[in-house]
Amino acid sequence: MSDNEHAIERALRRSGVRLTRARRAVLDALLEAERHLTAAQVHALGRQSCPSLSLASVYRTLALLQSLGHVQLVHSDDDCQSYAVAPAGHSHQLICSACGWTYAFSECDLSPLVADMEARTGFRIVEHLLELRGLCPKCRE
Amino acid sequence: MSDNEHAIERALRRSGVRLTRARRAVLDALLEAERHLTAAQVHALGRQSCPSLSLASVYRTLALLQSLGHVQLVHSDDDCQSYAVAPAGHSHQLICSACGWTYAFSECDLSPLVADMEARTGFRIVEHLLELRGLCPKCRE
DNA sequence: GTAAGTGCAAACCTTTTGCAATCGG
DNA sequence: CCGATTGCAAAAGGTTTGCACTTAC
Repeated sequence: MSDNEHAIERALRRSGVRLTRARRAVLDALLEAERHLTAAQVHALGRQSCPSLSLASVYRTLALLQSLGHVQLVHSDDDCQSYAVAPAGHSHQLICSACGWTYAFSECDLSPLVADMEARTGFRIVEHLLELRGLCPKCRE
Repeated sequence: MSDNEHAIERALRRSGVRLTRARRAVLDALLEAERHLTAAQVHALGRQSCPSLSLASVYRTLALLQSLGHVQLVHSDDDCQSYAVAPAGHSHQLICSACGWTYAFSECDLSPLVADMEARTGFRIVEHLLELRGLCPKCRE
């Protein structure tokens, strides 16, 4: 994890983003939790390493990380208020419905499906959103 | 479209749901728009056929239709506040990024992808969320 | 006729914003 | 040191809820 952390921090530096205590706290919360978290949960966890952390900074940092592609929204049928770490570039999430564990992946060959839908609808498909849900190894027991 | 409308209305009756003026207005707005709509947009459109329609009823009806599987949330990177009609059972949306036109489909063979992810992560994958975005025939011009 | 559903207004929650104080490079 | 960032508190959305009235069946 700490490799991952450094990778993102390095990327942030490269983007000319200041690494403040608040931003590190938000990033660490997401990296250490290894699951999707709401802003409130990030706030609670982040305060452990940065007691003065405000909810406003959590939102500002989440928006920043999302705009730089380091964090993604996690969707569900009702609520879409959770965030999870994402690798650089196109990626998707594999989520444990039981414990929330969230794993990002990039491999997703939808070409046959996309080609079929394009042929049948006349659409030009440009992007896709994909999320897989199930039970992680621990929760299967 | 009016076939579709009847199908959903019949399904509602079968579920023992009362077909009120407000509910019909919400359903018609979504069916006629053929695109994803926010609650506020449904409200505005719905008032054309039911002037007294309140936003509260729009929310209540959307929740009802969603719980019965006739309506789905449409997700995007930032906002997830739009709704669209969905066919009975498992389905996904194909969305035009330009005009919002939304088309629901059910065919999605992700078995190879799912099998691969299960093998590599130990997860037992139970469900998935998929959305395709691009340009519809009209907007491609 | 009666229970389910509606409209209204108030309550709620989450997210955003203005601003003076603080901090990172 | 200087501008970017923060915390706070207030504002702004969007959504939900309590309640008396209305409506579908």
